[in-house]
Amino acid sequence: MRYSQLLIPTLKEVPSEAEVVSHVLLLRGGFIRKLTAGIYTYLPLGLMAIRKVEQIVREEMNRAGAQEVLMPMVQPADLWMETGRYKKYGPELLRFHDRHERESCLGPTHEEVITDIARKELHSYRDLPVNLYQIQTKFRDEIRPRFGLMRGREFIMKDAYSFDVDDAGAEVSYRKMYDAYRRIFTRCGLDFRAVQADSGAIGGNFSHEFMVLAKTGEDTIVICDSCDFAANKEKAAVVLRPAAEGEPLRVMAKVETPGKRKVETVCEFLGIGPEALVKTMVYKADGVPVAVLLRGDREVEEVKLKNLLGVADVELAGEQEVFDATRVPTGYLGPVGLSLRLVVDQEVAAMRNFTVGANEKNHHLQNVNLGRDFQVEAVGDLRRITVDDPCPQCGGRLALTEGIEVGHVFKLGTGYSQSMNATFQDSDGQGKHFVMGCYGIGVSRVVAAAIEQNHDEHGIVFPVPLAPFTVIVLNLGGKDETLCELAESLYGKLQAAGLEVLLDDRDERPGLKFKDADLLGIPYRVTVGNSYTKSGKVEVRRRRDGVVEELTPEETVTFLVERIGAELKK
RNA sequence: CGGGGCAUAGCGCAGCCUGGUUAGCGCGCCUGCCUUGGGAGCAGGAGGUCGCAGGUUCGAAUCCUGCUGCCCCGACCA
Repeated sequence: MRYSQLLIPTLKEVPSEAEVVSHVLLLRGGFIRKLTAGIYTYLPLGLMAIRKVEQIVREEMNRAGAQEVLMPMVQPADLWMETGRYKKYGPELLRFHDRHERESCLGPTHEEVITDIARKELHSYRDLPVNLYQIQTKFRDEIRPRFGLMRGREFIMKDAYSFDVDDAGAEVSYRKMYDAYRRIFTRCGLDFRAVQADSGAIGGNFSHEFMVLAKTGEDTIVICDSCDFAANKEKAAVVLRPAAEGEPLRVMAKVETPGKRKVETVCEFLGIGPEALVKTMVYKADGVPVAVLLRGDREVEEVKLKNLLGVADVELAGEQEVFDATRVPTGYLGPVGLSLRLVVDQEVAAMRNFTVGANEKNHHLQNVNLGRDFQVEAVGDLRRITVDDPCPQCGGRLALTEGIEVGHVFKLGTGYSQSMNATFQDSDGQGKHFVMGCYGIGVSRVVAAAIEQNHDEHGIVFPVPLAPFTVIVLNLGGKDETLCELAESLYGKLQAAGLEVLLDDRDERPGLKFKDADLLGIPYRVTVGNSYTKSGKVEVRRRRDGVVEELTPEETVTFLVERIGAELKK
């Protein structure tokens, strides 16, 4: 295509609204424009990049045996009431009424709709397994949309849903998707990790997130440097190290700690380390207060707490809520004599003679011991993993790193098929619930993630498979007819050779064309200028590393076809 | 939802504290000349409900009140 005929409104200056590099470069390169918070228009170049990702996703999904469909974005509330999610989903679900006052919502995800299709259209075990997917705009009214395409309210997602006769089948479907995802992100040219993720109530090891490694990632992942263990931080199991044996149980004693409420100040006042203190935190588990015990220097991993308690949501209680539930001011809470549900981290269960709040203002208890001085409802792994913990798989050293979640595969089980009564007739004549899986890819986020991972001070450095164009031909000929004709013929020949070429035919000075070409991140640049007049060769430059080849026009075509072909095959 | 910040030309900003003619600057845009290998130069020009609504005042971009929008941080440690 011709630059002069494309809308590519590049910006010289950094728009004030943008913070992260992908957002800045997408705006500066004229790929996107914001309409309102978290909602963007994809301009021609932005859409081309999106389409590249979509095409790779489509090819790999089809190859894995999935079938493409397209479901409605507007969905009736009734369906969501069947699964109970109309209430549970919260304010992220955008609800509205149509002219007939029917309650509706914009689809943030499509389990309900697809399960409805399944129960209506899939009747026999002979119809299974089935995997249906779509690439579609989703709407989620995020608490805080940010970072451009990274966390938008409206975004493009590929979502797939598998239906199987039983768990074994579902696990095969899951594995197929897992493998397809690996191929997709590899083909996109991304540096990514598949990490274990929280699988909530379903349990088992059937939830993986695909994380693009980048500092701006909103997730933290844990990677082992000596085995293949990789997990989302919220999922990573903490290995309980054996407690030091032998310390005799001492007599519990109340001490005065006037005005000392924080772990730090209590420890300082008592002359102990935070690892000798146990803090008591009150959470609201689906609204019900629950006390959680944790070593003084540890942090709660809320996802683990949620799973241990078997609730949908946990939230730290406020000071007033804590007082209402316990009649104790925050800072002096403790497990002894507390009348709340009580769960403890496994580490605490192994401790002896620790210090806790006395449930009385300005007092703490020392030499407290679980079992002797108080009882608990449950013990489990509740704390956030740290780099000092060993790898749960091999005991090796762990590293924490940031990642951008671009994909998630998840075994759903029969939760949706049961609540929506979606069954098929099995070979034994019995009606059974579908065993489901769901698989998502943030298509628009992939573009942002790719840029987070591939850029330099001049602009984007697109991986070849995602680049809107793989070659840009700069016509620096000005009024020189020979050069203009050469640029035109090269443009034609490269296109005829099957490459996606952008011809910068604008009546602009060379400097500006170079700057724009760099900013747009097109992998290969061909410069037709006065060096050709001198030597009969044009300059072919690779965006990624600036490596330059001086080639004749004929050589240029074969060189680029070969290079780009090789990079697409990877 | 809590905290902080911002809102003046397409973009980036100044002016506001200390109210006073016609609201500025850079980039971009238009016209012409000139130039053509890293965001050129010269000349001329267009473009503004100063976010919205009230209020104070002889007079408001500027002071006050309310609202809206956007951005950032947080919504996990008692």
